[in-house]
Amino acid sequence: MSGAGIGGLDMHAWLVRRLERGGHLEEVDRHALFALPLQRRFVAARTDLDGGQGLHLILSGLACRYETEPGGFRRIVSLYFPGDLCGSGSLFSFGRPGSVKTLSAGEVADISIHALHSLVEAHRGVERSLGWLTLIELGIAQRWLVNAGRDAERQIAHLLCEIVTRLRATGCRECEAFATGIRQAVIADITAISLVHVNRVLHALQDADRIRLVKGVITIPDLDRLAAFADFDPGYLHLPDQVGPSQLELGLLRGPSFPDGRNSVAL
Amino acid sequence: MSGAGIGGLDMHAWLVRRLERGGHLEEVDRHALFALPLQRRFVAARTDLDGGQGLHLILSGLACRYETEPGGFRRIVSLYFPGDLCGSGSLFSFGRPGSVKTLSAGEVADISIHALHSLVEAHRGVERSLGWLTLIELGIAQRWLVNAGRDAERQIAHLLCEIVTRLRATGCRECEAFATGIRQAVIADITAISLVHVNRVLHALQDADRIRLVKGVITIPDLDRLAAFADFDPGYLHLPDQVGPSQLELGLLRGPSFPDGRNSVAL
DNA sequence: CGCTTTGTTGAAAAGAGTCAAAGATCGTGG
DNA sequence: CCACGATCTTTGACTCTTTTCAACAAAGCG
Repeated sequence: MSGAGIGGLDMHAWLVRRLERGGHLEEVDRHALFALPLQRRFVAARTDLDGGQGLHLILSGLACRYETEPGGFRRIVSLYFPGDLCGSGSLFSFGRPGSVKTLSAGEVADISIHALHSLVEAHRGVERSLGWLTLIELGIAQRWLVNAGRDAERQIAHLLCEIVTRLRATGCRECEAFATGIRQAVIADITAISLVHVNRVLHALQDADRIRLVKGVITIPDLDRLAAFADFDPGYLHLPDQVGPSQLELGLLRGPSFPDGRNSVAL
Repeated sequence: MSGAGIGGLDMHAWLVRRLERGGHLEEVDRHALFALPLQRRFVAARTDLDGGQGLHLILSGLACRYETEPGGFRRIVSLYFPGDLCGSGSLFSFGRPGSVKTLSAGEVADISIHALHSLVEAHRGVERSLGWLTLIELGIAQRWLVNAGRDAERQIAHLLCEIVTRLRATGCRECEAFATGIRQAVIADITAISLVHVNRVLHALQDADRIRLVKGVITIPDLDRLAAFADFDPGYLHLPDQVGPSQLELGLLRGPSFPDGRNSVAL
């Protein structure tokens, strides 16, 4: 039961692969990363991840950073997919505002702030890579800002493109994301469009044959077409080379098995 | 003739002060920063700053990062005040999307990517501080995302609070920002609210006695009251301790003098 | 098999965008 | 010193997207 939602790689390898995209990891850095203590655990949907101060590596499932408004509304400001690092982000003296919670059941690997500090102190390349991840998250946030100025249909279409693209890069099947973590309410909380209208817009997108909507599960028959409609250009995500079908066929996609043997959702 | 829009400090001191907020600068780091070659220059309003690849330290005036949409609209995703660093952000292999341009005339100090790389290589504390600046910019972007979900009146009020607060932290008089860099069109491009509606909302805010609007210049009679209305909490800006009246009286606020002797706008 | 969560619909109201045009302001050059 | 042109601001009238309110249907889970 490897429970590897992220492709059969063990979690350290996944961590290395994530940070390596910064392009600056030395062999010693990689070794140190493999030696980093990771606390693996299962988490239910809608659970706050941020009890402590460390970072969390998402192994399977979906998480988000959100803030709760005075009115009680939840505003999601970041999405985290398998392979992403999230947390209070405190390499510095202050934590980040908001909280991190799961959107679906899944697995995470916790990195203690302690271990992280030692690692970073000894390995500059790792610190640099972490900074690079922050820069990417900034790029995404700013892309969302740009997006926020457009009509609901394009905005939601763009979001769907991003989700599918990031999901593909993890090696997971896209449909399952929509089946589990991405409720319409989540789309509403990200885009600040009312839930009712999200629903209507999704149906409009379906009527235009841009997405398919079956029992609440969204599928995208032609990503390029949707991307063209939404002006989606994946450059800002800085993903590694597309995961080819080869990887998709390698049985990478099994969902996590829960300790009790119950087999849960894939994403 | 110092032309110090940012408080009589020379530009190196200003740079150090900025990075120091990360809290990790050693004495050697500071020395290295003072030795960093800074190319000071005057820039007109509406000028692209990003010819090269380096960073720019704003000395006076206002700048922004923006992206141009397919439709031709400009969406501003970041504001830069005196003392802020901006640029392509490339400590890494890729640049940031979008461009940086000035919103008002002012002065900047250019840091070549070359000098920056050497500096950062030799001084970890500096690199860390830069990462910290990125994290702050991320926090601001995400705050803007949260903000984007609220009604226009609160959204604009919140933006005004942020502008005044950041401006005060630079030691500049707030009103002058509104007089020069912050056109209503800028507010529109940040908030994605139509220019016409921005105008109406500003008048509504004035009618509610939350701001004052004289000849297109916005003043805020009571920041606390406006902040309460907008749910503005400056924590996310991570500003240093408030600039006291003492600093405001020290003649810090003279605007830059242009080479031709013409005295330009203060901010 | 009842309960909770999610998805779907309709009708009415409000907020915001668009279009079009007229005042203001400011820098500039004559 | 004044006039001109470019940039900004302000207004009115109209349209339309999006929200809100209020139910109801479906699906998943214990």
